[in-house]
Amino acid sequence: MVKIVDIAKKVNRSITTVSRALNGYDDVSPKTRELIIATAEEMGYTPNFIAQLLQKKQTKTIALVLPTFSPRFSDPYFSELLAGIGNKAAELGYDLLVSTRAPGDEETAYYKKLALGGRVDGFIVIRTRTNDERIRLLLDKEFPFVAFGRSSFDTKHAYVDEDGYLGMRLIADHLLKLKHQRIACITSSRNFAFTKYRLSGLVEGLAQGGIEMSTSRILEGDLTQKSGYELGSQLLDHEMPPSAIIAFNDLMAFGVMSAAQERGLVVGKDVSVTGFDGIPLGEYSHPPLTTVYQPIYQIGAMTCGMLVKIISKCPLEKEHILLEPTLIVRQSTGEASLNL
Amino acid sequence: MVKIVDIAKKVNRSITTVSRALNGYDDVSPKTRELIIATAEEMGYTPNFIAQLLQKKQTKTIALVLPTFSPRFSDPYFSELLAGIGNKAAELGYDLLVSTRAPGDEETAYYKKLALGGRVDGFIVIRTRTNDERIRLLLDKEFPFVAFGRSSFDTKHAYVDEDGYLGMRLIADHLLKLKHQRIACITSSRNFAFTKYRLSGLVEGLAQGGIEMSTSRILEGDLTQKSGYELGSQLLDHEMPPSAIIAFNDLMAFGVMSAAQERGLVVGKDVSVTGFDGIPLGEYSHPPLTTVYQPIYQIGAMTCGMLVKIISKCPLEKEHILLEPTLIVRQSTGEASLNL
DNA sequence: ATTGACAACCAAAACGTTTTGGTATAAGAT
DNA sequence: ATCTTATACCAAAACGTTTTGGTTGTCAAT
Repeated sequence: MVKIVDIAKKVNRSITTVSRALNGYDDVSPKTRELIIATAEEMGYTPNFIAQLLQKKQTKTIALVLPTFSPRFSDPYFSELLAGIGNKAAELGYDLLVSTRAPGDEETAYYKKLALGGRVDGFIVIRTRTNDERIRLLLDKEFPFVAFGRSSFDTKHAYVDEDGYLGMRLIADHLLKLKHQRIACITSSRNFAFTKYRLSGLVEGLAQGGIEMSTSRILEGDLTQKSGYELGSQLLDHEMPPSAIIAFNDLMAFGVMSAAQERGLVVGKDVSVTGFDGIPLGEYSHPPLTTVYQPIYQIGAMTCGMLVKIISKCPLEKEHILLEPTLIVRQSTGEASLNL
Repeated sequence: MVKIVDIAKKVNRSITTVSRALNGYDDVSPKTRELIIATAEEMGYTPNFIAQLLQKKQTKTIALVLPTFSPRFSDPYFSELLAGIGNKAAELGYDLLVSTRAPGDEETAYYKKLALGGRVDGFIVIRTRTNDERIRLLLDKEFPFVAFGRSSFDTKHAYVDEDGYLGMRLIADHLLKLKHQRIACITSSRNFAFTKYRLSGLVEGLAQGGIEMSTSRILEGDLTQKSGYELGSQLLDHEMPPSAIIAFNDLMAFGVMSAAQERGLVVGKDVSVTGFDGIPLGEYSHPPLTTVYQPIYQIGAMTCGMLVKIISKCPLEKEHILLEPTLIVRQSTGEASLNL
């Protein structure tokens, strides 16, 4: 591997001059600069990244640790988010370090290792928990990060979040307008901060229409299609099955649709199903899915952009961003059927 | 940030001794070691990763550059693969650097920067192209990598690949057994090496049953659900629509199913649809999807494991791994209907 | 002739770690 | 008393870059 000193020898200049020529300082004569640049090119010089980092004390790298409960995860939501973060990072000259850790001690240890070891310049924390140890740690060490999601410390840190409360109110209004009475839902784990917002939006929204969901109609899923299928089956096999099932994400909604269709029900007629997130798959599912759209790709990009500003100590226009979601009505919802 | 020299001062030992104590060398007395470890703990010492790297000349990092044609991608296939690679990497003490680059000059430049800049120890190259510049570059620089997929240079590098030829033969046999005659397919781009294998398996498999696909029944998609929907619509609106449509991945198959169902066709009865890859979504789709299963998660893990062996100069048991896929028959395929 | 300003260059330090090639001391063998 | 061996320790070099704080030489202004 060719290094600066090799170039320096070849052009008979000092290491300093070569470095400064390559980095565009103006205390190098044009001739020398040209010569150095040409020689570097010719010798196939690429700066040693690690050595640069050690000197500059920054890594130009952002960490994203996916909190996965099962090692396998196959959620389009993540690839969409990852693409948003990754592309923005690339655009800003940052690299992205991606890893997975199940919530727990190992996760915290990993955050510590990356942060204190100077491995990365900042974190993007996703799937925030109400009392989030990752956030506590990062706040404590005063390490740059942006959260996608709120937390109990959220006055103290930058975040981007969807307005899940509003999103679910939109769903509730929509179903009320369609005259649904027996409504069930499949929630996500209470560990996730967003569950709280979505659930309260849903409950309050339905209450506006005079509808109260019995706890037997509130089941907790794990955001996978499989869990939507299983819990959906359970709800539909009830003696008084719901006329509408609200899933807390799209993947579970697909599972519910599948369960309904297996029972010969026409989704959107016999039973209405709603999702949440608005992943592209829902556009061409059968029937296309009524859902609450969040611009996941943009959220990723935005979060990353904010983080880079924080890292480079640029002031943020806005520390806390709460995005208004929009309801996308497709064919998976329809008027409450009377025969059920 | 506390560093070795701080500990050294506190315990009145040299930097060398502290370093060696922490790294488990045996030329440190037990008492001193204990003292040093305790002090390090107490002072909250975390080794500076960058400085370690510079010294050790390795990064313990693997690069994965996703070749995305559109910036957004929402494919469960990728998250599954990423999980496999990421978890294996974590297990082996490696970090994963993930980025996206559209195939082209920027992509090659990025590979060069990472490799020659000593940024990573090796690459996982996915979605191989027949004449793959990335592979050519890495071979040329003798930089460690493992490909997921074959290439025209594949005798010279380690790879893991599915046997796409066999996979498609399984599909062909299955459809022939169901007496399908009018068969269409939606392929992936010819740029991808795997397209070639899948296509020839399909064509030869059908030929065995005396069936030749007319070129008008071979359409090229882009692996998205949308493209499956659009091309599927096109095929189904033909005056002599096919009784079976073979999609080159699951996502496109979902799109095709959606298009069929929109036309009032019952998938698995009026028209058969097959996918390829076996992503979890297909298990709970409606109807569940007949597909060729590839253990994507395991492939990711395996690829990563091989790469780490190459990096650490361990001999590989096997340089070239070709995985036998299995056919998963579900309800999206059935006997050819006679009325069409 | 001296001064000041400027252009072009560079030696050495710094970043924080690991590794190399030692030294000093004490205990045991001769 | 001398030699060997083992134990416990350490100074300095190394990794490859950037930055600091200069120096030298030239030219124009005084």
